[in-house]
Amino acid sequence: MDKPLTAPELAAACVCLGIRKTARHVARRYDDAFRPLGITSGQFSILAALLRDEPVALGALADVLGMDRTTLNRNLKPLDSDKLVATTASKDDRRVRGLVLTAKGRSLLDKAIPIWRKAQADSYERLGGIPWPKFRSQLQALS
Amino acid sequence: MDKPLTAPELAAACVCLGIRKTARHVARRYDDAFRPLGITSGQFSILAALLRDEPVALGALADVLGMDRTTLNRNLKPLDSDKLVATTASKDDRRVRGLVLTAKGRSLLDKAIPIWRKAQADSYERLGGIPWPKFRSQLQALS
DNA sequence: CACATATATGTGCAATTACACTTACTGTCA
DNA sequence: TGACAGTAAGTGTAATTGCACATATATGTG
Repeated sequence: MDKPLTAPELAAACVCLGIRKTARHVARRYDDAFRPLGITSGQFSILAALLRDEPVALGALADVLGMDRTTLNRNLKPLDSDKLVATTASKDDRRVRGLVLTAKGRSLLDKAIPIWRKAQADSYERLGGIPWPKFRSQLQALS
Repeated sequence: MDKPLTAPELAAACVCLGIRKTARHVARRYDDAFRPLGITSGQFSILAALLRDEPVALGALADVLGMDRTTLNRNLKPLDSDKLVATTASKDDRRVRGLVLTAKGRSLLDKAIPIWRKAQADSYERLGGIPWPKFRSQLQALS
């Protein structure tokens, strides 16, 4: 009642492996789709999260993306080098790093969104009968 | 009918972000659990997949773990340095790198499995009413 | 056997991930 | 005002991820 001792049983049972494995596969599909634009799926997520008028603080952005604050800091580097995002100093609190899309970033995002829609349609199709909102709530339960 | 233009809508709709975000959270929980043993969740998955008598080829192992072959190659480095896994040359085909657990690796895995069971129980609890096999099949559909 | 093709793996590069530690600033309370 | 806790962010180090490219070996065909 408590003994999945063989490697295949262990691999099949492991929630962590199962979800990470799928995440790798899905990320690769989105990466492939965005490659012509020179961005990755992770970079798309960052740019998309900045699609608003007000600057977004680094910490708040990390929460939205569910990633460590320091991870986001590194991930911003290439986007900053490519002038897709910019940092604005906040007047109220000089500690916070306010992030905004540049015009170039906004323009790239406009090109990326149709590609994203195609990838999304592919994902929905793979999910078959399971509606995404339902599946998403199951994912959130694990988070 | 086709316009989730705001950042929150986009973030909520994105399958890639949703699954990666959850994968990050889950991996962090398993990483925390394994930390006293000095291994990560990814390293545990590799060790667990080697829990068999015959050597496993690097490529075959990469397929099981759903990761790139070259990623696995790098991930083996710390395990090899710590003498948890070893490489055996295959006689039939000198190209293949046969991977096996060392006695030390096996011993560590024996200590890790009870910890893994606890983390698994926590995951199952989070999933609530959704049985893991069902959720797993949904994940596989996305892969 | 020679050569083309396929297979199994390794390396260069760059991005992604995050813990531990550090720095800079804010707000509060004596 | 001055000390001190709390908050926002950056850095050191190390592992994870994978594409493009290179190397080594095996296999099949003429």
